[in-house]
Amino acid sequence: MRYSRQREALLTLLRSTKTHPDAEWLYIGLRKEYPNISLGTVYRNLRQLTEVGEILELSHGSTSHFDGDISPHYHMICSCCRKIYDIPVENVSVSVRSENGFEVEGFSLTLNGTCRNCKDNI
Amino acid sequence: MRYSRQREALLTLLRSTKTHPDAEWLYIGLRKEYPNISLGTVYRNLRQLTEVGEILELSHGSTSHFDGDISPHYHMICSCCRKIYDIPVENVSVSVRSENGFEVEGFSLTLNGTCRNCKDNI
DNA sequence: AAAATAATAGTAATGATTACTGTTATTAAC
DNA sequence: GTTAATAACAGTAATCATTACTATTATTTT
Repeated sequence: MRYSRQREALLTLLRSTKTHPDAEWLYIGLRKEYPNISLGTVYRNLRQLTEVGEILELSHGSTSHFDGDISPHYHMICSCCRKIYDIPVENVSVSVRSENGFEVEGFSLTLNGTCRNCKDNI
Repeated sequence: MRYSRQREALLTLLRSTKTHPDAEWLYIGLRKEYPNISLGTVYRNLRQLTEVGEILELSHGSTSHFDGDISPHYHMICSCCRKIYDIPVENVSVSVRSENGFEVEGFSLTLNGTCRNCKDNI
């Protein structure tokens, strides 16, 4: 994988936010610095960075969201506003008894519920 | 929600399998009994049944898969063949310390790894 | 500096899903 | 049991997210 300014800017932007954005959000953000950047470039780089494990793809619902933080943590999705929040590993304990024949390489835990913000605004 | 033969057949078909099928698979299966059934009908009913909580929608990757079993259990996705397997709750223990302000309504745990079948065939 | 080729911008194509429309089936009221 | 009201249907067109294609540009190697 050869260096490119666009990929570097994408990675910087993704790592600068905790909002777990989708491709469109990143595209709009990148256009401030690169007005001619192509949406295809955003998708291609997101795919490549996901493949090499530099970022994480979260698929809940119809559009993929991405996480620049690849340290172990979990997610909580608000069923009201659909925002994705991080949950630190310390707040969760998961133990899985060996499944017959499955070689477990990892797991993801996603809580669903209602966030503080949505509860307050109802 | 008014009764319909097509929805009934969809529900029966979905509940008869452990394969967590997608809309296309269900569509092809239903055409044996209803050769003229529309793919739109399959999607509409899947959405409705998901909304009322009679089935579960699993979104990993680009296409939605559905689960007719709504009893508590978890899933394991093989990173090789992409098949989705069930994991009984007895094999997993999850505890979540209260997140500040989040009202946790439920959670989903998905293991990823390699299934017995894929390991054997390599 | 020149050659080789990844990565790009721009656009067309794809695949999953939803929306639309005129017709049919189910339910409720008589 | 007929009729009226309308949810659900089949068939098709449209939408949305994502990927593929192509000629050009940027990065790396020599």
